[in-house]
Amino acid sequence: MAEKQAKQNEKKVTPRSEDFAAWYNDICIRAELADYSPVRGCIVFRPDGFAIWEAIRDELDKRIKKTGARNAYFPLFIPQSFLQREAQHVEGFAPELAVVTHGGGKELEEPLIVRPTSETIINHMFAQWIRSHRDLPMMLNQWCNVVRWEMRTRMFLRTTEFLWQEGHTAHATREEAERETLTMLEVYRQFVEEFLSIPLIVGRKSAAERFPGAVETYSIEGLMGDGRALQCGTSHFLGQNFAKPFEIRYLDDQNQMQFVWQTSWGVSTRLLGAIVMAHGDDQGLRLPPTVASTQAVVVPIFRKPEEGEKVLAAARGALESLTQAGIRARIDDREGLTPGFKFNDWEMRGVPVRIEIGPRDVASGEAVLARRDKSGPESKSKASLATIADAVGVLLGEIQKNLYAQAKAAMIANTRKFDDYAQFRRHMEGEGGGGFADVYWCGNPVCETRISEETKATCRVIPLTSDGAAGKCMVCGESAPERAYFAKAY
RNA sequence: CGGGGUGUGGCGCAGCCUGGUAGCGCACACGCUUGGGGUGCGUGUGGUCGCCGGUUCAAAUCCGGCCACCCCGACCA
Repeated sequence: MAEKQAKQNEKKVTPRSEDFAAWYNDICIRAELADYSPVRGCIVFRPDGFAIWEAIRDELDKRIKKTGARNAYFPLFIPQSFLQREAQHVEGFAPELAVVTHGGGKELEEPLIVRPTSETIINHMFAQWIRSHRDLPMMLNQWCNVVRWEMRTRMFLRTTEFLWQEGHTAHATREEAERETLTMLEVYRQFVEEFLSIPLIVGRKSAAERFPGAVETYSIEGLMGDGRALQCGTSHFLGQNFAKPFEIRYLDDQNQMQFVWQTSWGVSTRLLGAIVMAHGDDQGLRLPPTVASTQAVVVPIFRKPEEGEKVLAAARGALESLTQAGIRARIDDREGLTPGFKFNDWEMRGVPVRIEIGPRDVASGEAVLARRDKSGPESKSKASLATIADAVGVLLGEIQKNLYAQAKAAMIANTRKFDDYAQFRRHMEGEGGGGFADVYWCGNPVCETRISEETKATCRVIPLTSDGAAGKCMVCGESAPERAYFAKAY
């Protein structure tokens, strides 16, 4: 009995409620999204994982281009001296740089750093390309890898090397750059909420959480299944902090020399981690149909060879209909595996819809549809084989919305208002002390530090739209002009 | 860098205390069987026991040194 139990456990992942971190790792590995690599902190994106990134990239690339930015590519290596030009920027990145000291068997005259982000090299080029107000705005984006020598890494969430998209823009006026910063923030918000079905809170970062070198940092924050927050994307207003040291100047229409105003913004492969943690369950991954490389899988079920012929014919027919309708579908006709095994296998991989076709279905001209976003009897329904593609198409749309609704309900349930610091502290320390805390904060870093030191919760964002009413800081009691969201974060 | 832990077939582990030439489960290969929620049986492939040195007739096991990785903390998208 105990042996049988142990056997069962090997097939399942660590329950999410038991150990969230172990569950997360199990899912990433078992769903074959990624694997560990021989290099510490670096992961391999396996095809099922990379397909998600490709889907994100393809969609977001379109949305970015729609705003007027164009893609370019800048070098991986950056002269070390470039980083040193902007004081905050150096300070922020110095500890996590990978430095190349040798090339071609010789020591380099000046070490090269592997880009942790490309502000410096891009601005170096901007300085050469921008002469006149007619060259502005200049809006570039690049899809690339970056390296940050993090002390502690976690699959997708924090890896030594990661893939991302970084946009860099230069504008004639402060107002225009500030507008651009918020425009991109909104592009990200819509993209993550609609395409990845992850609900967000949006806002401005506190000074302590700001990007090194930025005047303001804005971010979109999601809430994961364990109640911890995850920064899913950032947009920075850089002011003239890079324009001045890199001398990015232009002549305005009054023939006056002016420094440009800039922004930068990015999302990374961390979003894969967000998808896993926002939607996954004890059965495995649950993918929003938009990013699922397989949206529907057909599982034929039969016993005798003569049944097999009919069932397989019907299954292939269904596959054909689905494919013709533009649904990314496949058939699981592997031999020697039981249907039950296949059900679990595809659930682990997060495929949104499973279509079961057996002898009974063929006889009645139907198929059983199982939707991954629900469990138990309500996950299953029947559809006519004649109109299977329509039914699946509708179902995929519902799943996309329902995953968002489920995550949104979880976020609302885990967002609480606190007026009293002692109460806030008790909540954060307590069992399941997660979620967003919506509080008044005076903006003083002293109070912020105290909160993070005593509760491990950090300021996630100060919402863009406040309810207008000022209050008293939860910690010091001084007047607080706006509310802020605090949470334990990744 | 501080604290804790682990290194034995691809993965998860036992064996170590009390030295005697390596075992179990999973996975993998083949055959039969099974198939509407992780089928069952049989046969088989696969290991310089993290590395270096010492003790001994004999070391996965005892001793010394080193290395790597994981978890918790400080840093961060």
